[in-house]
Amino acid sequence: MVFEDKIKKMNGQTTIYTLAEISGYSPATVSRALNDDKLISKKTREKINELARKYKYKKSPLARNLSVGRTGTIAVLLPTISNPIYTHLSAKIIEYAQKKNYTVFLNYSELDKEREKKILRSFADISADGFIIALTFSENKDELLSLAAQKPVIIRGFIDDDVPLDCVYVDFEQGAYEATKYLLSMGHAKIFYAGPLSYSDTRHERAAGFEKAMHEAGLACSEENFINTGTNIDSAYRNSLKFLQKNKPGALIIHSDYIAFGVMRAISELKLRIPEDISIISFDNIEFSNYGMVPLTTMAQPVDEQAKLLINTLLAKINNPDSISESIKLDAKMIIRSSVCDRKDKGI
Amino acid sequence: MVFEDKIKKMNGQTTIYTLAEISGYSPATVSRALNDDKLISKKTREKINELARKYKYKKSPLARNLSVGRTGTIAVLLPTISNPIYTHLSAKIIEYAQKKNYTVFLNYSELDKEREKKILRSFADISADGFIIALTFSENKDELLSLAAQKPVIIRGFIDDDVPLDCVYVDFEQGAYEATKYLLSMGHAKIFYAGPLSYSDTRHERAAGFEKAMHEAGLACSEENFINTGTNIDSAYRNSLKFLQKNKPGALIIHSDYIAFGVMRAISELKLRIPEDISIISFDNIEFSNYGMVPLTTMAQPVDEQAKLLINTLLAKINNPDSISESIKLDAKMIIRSSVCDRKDKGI
DNA sequence: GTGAAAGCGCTAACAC
DNA sequence: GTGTTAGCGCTTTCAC
Repeated sequence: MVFEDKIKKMNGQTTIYTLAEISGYSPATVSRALNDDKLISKKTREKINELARKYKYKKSPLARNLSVGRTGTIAVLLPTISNPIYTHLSAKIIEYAQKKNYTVFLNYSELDKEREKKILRSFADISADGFIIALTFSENKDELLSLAAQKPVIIRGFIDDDVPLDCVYVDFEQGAYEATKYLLSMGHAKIFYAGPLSYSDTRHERAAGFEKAMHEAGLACSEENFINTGTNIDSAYRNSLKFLQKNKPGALIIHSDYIAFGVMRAISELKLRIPEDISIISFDNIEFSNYGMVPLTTMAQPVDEQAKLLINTLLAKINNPDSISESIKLDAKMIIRSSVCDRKDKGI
Repeated sequence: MVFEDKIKKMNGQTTIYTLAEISGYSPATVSRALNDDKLISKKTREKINELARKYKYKKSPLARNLSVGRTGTIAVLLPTISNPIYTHLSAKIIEYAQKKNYTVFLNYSELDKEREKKILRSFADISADGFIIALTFSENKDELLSLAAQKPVIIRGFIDDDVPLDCVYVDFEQGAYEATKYLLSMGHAKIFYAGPLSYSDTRHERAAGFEKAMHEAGLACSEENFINTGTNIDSAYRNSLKFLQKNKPGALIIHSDYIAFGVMRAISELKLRIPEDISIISFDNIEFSNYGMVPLTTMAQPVDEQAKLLINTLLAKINNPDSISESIKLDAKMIIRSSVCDRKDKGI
């Protein structure tokens, strides 16, 4: 259908065809003027922009998207919005995406396997240019790979050596190893690990690092050294309360600051003091970690850097889908505050 | 360009035209089969789906969006991702949207006036079907109205009586009034309000409710009764520390649980006890509010209900843009925990 | 500096 | 139950 026919059809909505008709220019020229194309004369541009205002022209992103074959959006899947570390990461991802003129869809599996699967599948039907995925359940690897076969995907976290995708991850195993060594160096020996244990296999790096350090120190580290906190503050509070009524650890290494808040409450309820009676070290360095019962000593994860790398790597992938995949490893960094005490000269 | 011509042009990408050609059916039939249209015979549907798999057909959401004139997305603008009350609200909005098969863009102004303005403007160019906006700066009302002139918008919060938009809001003035009355009923009189004061005029409802209750009780309530905490935990800590070194309030009504965490730290640093030396009551009932130094007595805002109403009202508006606007008011509800003490029989 | 025309890939009204 | 055809509203070669 040619230009003239298009005009007749215009009903209500002001489009570039309407503007073309009333200005006397062609739709192509109108399009160029509206997009500040260099080639268009200043006079023409101004005239057309003037008319656009007058006739309340609204550009159609839908039409543009189809025409140019991209949308300027990226979709993100993270584990849970309850843990502030992920909201912080979300915020930074939004921020860096914005700098590159991308907008972002945010999604959270809320640690539900089926929900994660469903979101991954729905991503295939979404008009995003690329994806950032933090997979919680390795059982959903197939959905992830099938998405990655269609669209650029960057993984946040570490999955498998045999998953050939770009990823950006923090070495939490090493972090836990260092944290445990630190507790050992402060004279602790009766150390326990507290975290969500049973629901997924993509998340036990911290526990592994803890075990490694304990073994190296020649200390026993059996099942009893692990407290299953569940995945939220409240379950962490309840489960650790139950545990601490029967056991008396000298120190705890805790999966995250978020979970640590639940554990600290259990500790205080038992009239134990932190760090005098129990020392704790956790992970993340969330904003709250300095504002709970006791300022937390914690293994900070570099949020800003992760967001930046995720966005940059993804955009590179979008612009060059055939680039070879790479893994970028980041380190956790210890922030010492007041939740660990020195036991060296007091016995254990 | 007719069907046959389209086929010749297909390069690489499998489209419904490719599928039409190799199946012998028309593109329309292919489209129907792929969308599980009732009219298509089972045999045809299966054959086409089989071919789609075989030729790795990927649907183009972009083309579909343009054709049907909608995208199934809604965009959301909230004040800040740092305060968990907004991440909680975000999560619930995502959840309800998902139930209705919508996906959501999340954005946060981070309490920056220019950033809020920019986001509002960018929303006009985004292919979302509707918007949920919590405006922080009334100075950006024009941008908001201009967006609302183009697309369905629901406001979260209360702006003006003369802004003719649908809105869902919590009556924080009434909430603050009740909270103050509660403190008064517990025998407190030396009550101060702590919150972010100076940066915006859309957020002083709580302060107003506090003032009203104080006046009604015949108590003085001047500028000195207000502590400007700034907008984050850290500034709240620093500012309230400075304030509390010179003043000795008996009770504090605090803008949010989030801010309260900063204030509590200042209080503990001054070796004051909560609630024995200072009682506090705040707003929101975030997940953390039960897990800080002291379990917070707080005015809960109904997050789930807000999200549900926002989504439902927005979808109604999308389906019927000419519906008349309405305001839905919700109430804050007091959750009594341990941060307020009874002073009645001890003097002030 | 501007115009003509093709094309992005899908949907939907109408016809048979 | 299936095909024809005309859009959706923009961008972008290729001419002139």
